[in-house]
Amino acid sequence: MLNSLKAIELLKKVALRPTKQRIALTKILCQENHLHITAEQLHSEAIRKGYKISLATVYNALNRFKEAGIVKQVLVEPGKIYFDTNTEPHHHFYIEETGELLDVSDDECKIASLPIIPAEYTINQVQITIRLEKSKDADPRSRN
Amino acid sequence: MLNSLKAIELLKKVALRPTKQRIALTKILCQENHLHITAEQLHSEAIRKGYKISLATVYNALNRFKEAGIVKQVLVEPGKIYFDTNTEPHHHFYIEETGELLDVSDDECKIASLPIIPAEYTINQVQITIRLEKSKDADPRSRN
DNA sequence: AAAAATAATTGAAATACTTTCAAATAACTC
DNA sequence: GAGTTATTTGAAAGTATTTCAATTATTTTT
Repeated sequence: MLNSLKAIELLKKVALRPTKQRIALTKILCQENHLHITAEQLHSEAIRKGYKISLATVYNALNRFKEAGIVKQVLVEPGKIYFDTNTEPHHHFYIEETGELLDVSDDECKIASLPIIPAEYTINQVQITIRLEKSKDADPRSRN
Repeated sequence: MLNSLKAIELLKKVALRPTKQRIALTKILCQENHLHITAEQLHSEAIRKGYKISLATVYNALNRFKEAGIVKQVLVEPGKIYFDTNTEPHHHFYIEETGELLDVSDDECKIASLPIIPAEYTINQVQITIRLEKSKDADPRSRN
């Protein structure tokens, strides 16, 4: 969890005006649990905590945060944008049944060989998404 | 390129009624290998070719095709669903500047180590997206 | 510490994409 | 070919996100 001073420091470091709203969002985003969140979820969470902030501002702020590199977008579900506060190179498990998104560290998921990159292009990011589903018969107790 | 008879055969094989509209879409989707297309793009292409078909039908058909396993969804751009006619395991280059999506064969991109899968889950799909950007100074001719 | 300049916030409206609806039509079954 | 079932359709609704113009807040200049 970040206090307000640390949040202001972080925002100034990336050249964003540390407004009340951005400070509030930064504090929520940097508490350890909320690693993957949508704009609506972040807005609800802010309101729940007593901050006065509009949904439009949450969208605006998240887009600035993304440009500044303090959050990343994750696209795993059609028509929904998840924001990830983990900006280190890493990957994801995605559980379709529940919509859950779990981090996989870079170390746990190594690539042996990359393809030849088209001329004049460089790699920006390599994203691995491992889509999971409940095993059909993994647990004997669930059999009939 | 598929002729109508082949398209009907394919649709019947996956237990979908071979309607005029589905046959038309199947022919367009299978005209080249490895096609990446949105519903709107597919609709425009169908209209351009003279088929009479509504956008709603294109959406409905693509969702049935997806369920039947003859196309796959690719999520690389917020708020947009690409459909991929390559249903073999493979990966993608995504060029953000142009929105271009290129196939990477499974052989070209090997994973050395996978993380431990959470209990009671099995892997459904492993998707690797390599996001590319124009090199800053790859080509000497573009220097000043 | 005002004043001036700049940027952010806001609710509302607009946009973009996709799904759903109920009626009409088309495709299958016997 | 009559009856059953699935599909198509335009329109409306739904969902997620962006944009708008006015207000308010923050930073810079004086």
